[in-house]
Amino acid sequence: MALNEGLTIGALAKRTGLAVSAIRYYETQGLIQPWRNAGGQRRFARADLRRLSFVMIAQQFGFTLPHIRAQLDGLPNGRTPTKADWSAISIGFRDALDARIQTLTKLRDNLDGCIGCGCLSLEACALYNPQDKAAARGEGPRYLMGDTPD
Amino acid sequence: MALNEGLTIGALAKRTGLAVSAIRYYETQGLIQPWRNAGGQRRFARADLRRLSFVMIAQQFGFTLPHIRAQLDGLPNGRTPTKADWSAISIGFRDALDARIQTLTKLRDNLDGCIGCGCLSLEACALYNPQDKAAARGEGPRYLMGDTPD
DNA sequence: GTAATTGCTAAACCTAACTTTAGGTCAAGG
DNA sequence: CCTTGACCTAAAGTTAGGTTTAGCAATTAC
Repeated sequence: MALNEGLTIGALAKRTGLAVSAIRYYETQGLIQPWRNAGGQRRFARADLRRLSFVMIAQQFGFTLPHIRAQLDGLPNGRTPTKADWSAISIGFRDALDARIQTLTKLRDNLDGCIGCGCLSLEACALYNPQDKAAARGEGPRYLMGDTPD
Repeated sequence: MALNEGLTIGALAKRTGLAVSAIRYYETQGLIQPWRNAGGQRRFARADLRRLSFVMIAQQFGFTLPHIRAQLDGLPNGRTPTKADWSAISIGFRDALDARIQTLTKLRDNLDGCIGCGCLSLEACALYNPQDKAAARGEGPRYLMGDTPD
């Protein structure tokens, strides 16, 4: 195999642990942009290893692929990203993660107050908190114990 | 409307904020078991309000419906659950929630160590931690920066 | 008594993030 | 040269947690 000709999709899969099909899918989602060799096969830059690492970490943190793509779009185009570039976009993780931890902690503390009473009721129960719910993924209008807020 | 004949699905929907279709879906998943009136329409016990509240809270906490069902199966069958019954099964929440908070906190702390270096590399980067990854939903074999562990 | 509302079922559709399948092409080793 | 393994595309399938649609029955309101 010639050097400097890029990684094959199989090599990339082996080294990241991702499935080949997942990598192809990520390409359709704009997360990576391999070029093609003479025979039409994908070839990847070594920097794509780091790019996929970023995707994998971001997924652990609960980001969606479009969101991850948006963060990756913050990288310099043209030149290969430096460590500083990666550090810069990693800071967004830190904030999002912090917010999620806070939400869950609040939820847990409310639950602590509720375990003793067994109420699960809007009037008495701190678990009903629209703000936290919104942050925790609640979307539609949902009320606890039938206490509609009108 | 006659009393003591149970709630209609529409009433239950209005009081919980859930969509009628969601309630019917929950029935197919075994989360509630309404009876039918003479005309074949669903009728729900008032205790189902609390049951659905439990489902909604558990979902905020990230439990799947089968998992929630398993927890609900811990309630006494035959009699209407008491506050003590609800408290008892709520303790499972507390533990699961605690575990998730710990995982995220570890992840965040590791990230803090990484922001400065921008490495995202298995050798140097604390973000690679199989145990945490498993707990955080990682499933397949995925490695960071192409460092396969063999 | 009749019209409007609510409820019923079955089946199709939806999103995210992929995987699988089918049918064919490319590349590397002997 | 030719076989084998890796790769290609397009389309369909998968899972979770529902929603939507179509066509029809039961209830409720007036």
